[in-house]
Amino acid sequence: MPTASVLDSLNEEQRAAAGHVSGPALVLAGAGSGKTRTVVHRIAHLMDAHEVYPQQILAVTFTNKAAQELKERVEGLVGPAAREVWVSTFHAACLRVLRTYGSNVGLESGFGIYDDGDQLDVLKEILKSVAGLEDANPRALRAAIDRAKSHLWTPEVYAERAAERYGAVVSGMEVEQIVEVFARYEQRLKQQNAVDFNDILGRTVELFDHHPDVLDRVQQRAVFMHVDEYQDTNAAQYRLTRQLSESYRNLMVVGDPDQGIYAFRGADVQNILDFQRDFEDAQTYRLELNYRSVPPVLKVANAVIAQNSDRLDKVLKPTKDDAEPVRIHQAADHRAEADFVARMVEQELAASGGDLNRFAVLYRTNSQSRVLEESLRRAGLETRIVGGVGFYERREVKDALSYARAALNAQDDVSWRRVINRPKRGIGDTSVEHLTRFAQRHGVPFSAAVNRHEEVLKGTAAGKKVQAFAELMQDLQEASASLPAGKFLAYLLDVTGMIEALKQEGSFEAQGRLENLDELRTAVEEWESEHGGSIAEFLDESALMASVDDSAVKAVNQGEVPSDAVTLMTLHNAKGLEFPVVFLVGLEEGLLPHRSSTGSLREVEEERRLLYVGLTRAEEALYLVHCDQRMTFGRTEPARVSRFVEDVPPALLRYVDAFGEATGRTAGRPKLGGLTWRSPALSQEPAGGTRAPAPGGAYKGGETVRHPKFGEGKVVGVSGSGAKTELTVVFPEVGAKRLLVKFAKLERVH
DNA sequence: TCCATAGTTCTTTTT
DNA sequence: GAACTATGGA
Repeated sequence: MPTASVLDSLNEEQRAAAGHVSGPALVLAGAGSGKTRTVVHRIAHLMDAHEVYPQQILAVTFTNKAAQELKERVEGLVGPAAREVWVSTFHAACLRVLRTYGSNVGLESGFGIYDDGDQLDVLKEILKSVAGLEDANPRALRAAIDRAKSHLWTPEVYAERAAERYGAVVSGMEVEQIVEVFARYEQRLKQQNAVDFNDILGRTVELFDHHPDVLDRVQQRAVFMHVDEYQDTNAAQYRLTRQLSESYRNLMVVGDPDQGIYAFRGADVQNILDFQRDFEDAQTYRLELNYRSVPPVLKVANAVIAQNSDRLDKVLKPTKDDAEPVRIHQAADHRAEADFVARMVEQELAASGGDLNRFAVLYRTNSQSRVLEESLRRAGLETRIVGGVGFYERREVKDALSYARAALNAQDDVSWRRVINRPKRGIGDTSVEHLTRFAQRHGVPFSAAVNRHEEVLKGTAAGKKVQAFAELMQDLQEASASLPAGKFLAYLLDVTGMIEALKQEGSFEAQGRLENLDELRTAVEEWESEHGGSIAEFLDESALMASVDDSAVKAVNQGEVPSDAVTLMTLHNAKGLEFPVVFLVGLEEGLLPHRSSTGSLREVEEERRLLYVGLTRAEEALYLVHCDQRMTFGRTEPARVSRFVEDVPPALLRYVDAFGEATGRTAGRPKLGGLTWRSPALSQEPAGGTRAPAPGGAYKGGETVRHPKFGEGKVVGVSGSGAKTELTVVFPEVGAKRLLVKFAKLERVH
């Protein structure tokens, strides 16, 4: 007797997976195959047809954004009951467990979370006192320690494993020394009642290992468990998954081995490949029908990923109608590349309308975003940058939150030392050094040394100032306990003198910082009115949030980031998202694959998967761009098209010129010269002076020209030659424009 | 103690 | 090119 089911709207593949009820299941879901849709419907189906309580369902994702989306979609299907489903990232879920049960593993209430910057501070402090490592690179150490901890290795285990895996020297440092620093680092964090990101997972594993009663309680919330992006789980996440699912075994993992892009932080694609070994009775479901991208895009994506040797055979099958081929453009340099993107956005907009939210520009490294942003803005196109230097990493914001952390945790040396002289209050490095040494000698926190400044500084001039600081902190400690989050932050900004100091400074930059603090205050207030909660809870949430458009930060950006904008982000950030029109830029050797990831086949294949992720974001149109030369570290160097592009059958790509017109050239080894145009900034100094002489009648800087649309303007730069001569012209109305003489119908004005 | 300046290092990617 | 660090003078 068939009745209407929530599964009716799914295709056959999806329905099979979503209809899975008990026991372990592996869902191999290709890009754009409706993975989230399947999970959402599965949850709804459990509640609907099998009377599973929402409180028994756990779904773990990798990003806050993915969690948010999943939550909303489940609610859309089953209504308010969905709010009882536990949807969370691994980190947020574990943090919640630790806040409740952390005392079982030596975490005192109010423990702090150290981000990358805090980690570096701790390491720098340690390096001062370890002989032979005075000038070791703290970043390299952090990388080594992070890697170890993502495998759940203690310093002792690391000593063994590192020796056998990498030999006696890692990144130019003796393994023995790394182990020494690692051990001290762990000790410091413990003393400071703080955890780093890896600890959030690692301590939870430890807690579950040693406290079966706690594990049992949490398992009750995970009777039906889902893990998204399972191919990106590291050892800690793998262990957590096993622990939480071991009693009920209703575990559904979803993922795509071809989209594993986090090996660098310990993720192991083997986890998903081994799922059937781990759970012999696992059902496997495959989703291969792609609903996202037009066939030309899928053909390129399939061709790229097929080059990987270490993978399951899988092809994305199109469901959409055929469309324009994937376009590829060779630009002279990063500025020309950015201008090309801006121009294509304008053209697409003119041709088919729609808004800027349809467009995304994806790149390998954050540093590529600057030029792209400039060009788009110059063309009058709004941009939205996802990720990058986060709001919470800006100095003034970090200072303000450090005050809050210091007030909440007297053992947090990193925060105390950070704020003691912010704003400048006459407590210099020497005094801080004295206080630090006193604290070390007596085995007490830095804050204790501050409170006992009379013993340390013996009534010197600095002593008076430290006295005032001690009183300030005392005051803040009390305020943090009595004031709600928003009021506390406002109070803090006031009494610490942060606002006052910036007002005094009066510079343009200080103005910006003031605005940021104001935004922070708004964010805290809005967060408080939405979720309620203390400043401590706000700190937790903001600590786990890197990306600019996650919930608590959204408020911050509402005034600033337009709702209609081109999205700019790294390829890593793009995973799970989709856009009608996608630009992949910087497809060059050294960038993709990145120069630091070409050492082994494993690394190169991960880079290829990264490209695959980027390609499969596009719904309707896809542009690939690479440059002849690229600036790195402020130096311009020749660049070659990525090997990944050369592997694509030329017939699948259509080369276009700077204006999007087909060049007739097919992909493959480009002829040098004549095909690209040059940006003025670089052509001022042609390499080797080989530039062809300008033909007679060429434009010169300083001349006035008339453009049919922009009116009269002044030539400020000339570059390229022959048919590719390009001018930079400043127009009074629209500002600087770059124009190809061949296309722009210019007239000389005398 | 603070500030200006010159030098240096740096870029993968993120919860 | 930018952000961070060391340095020397006020």
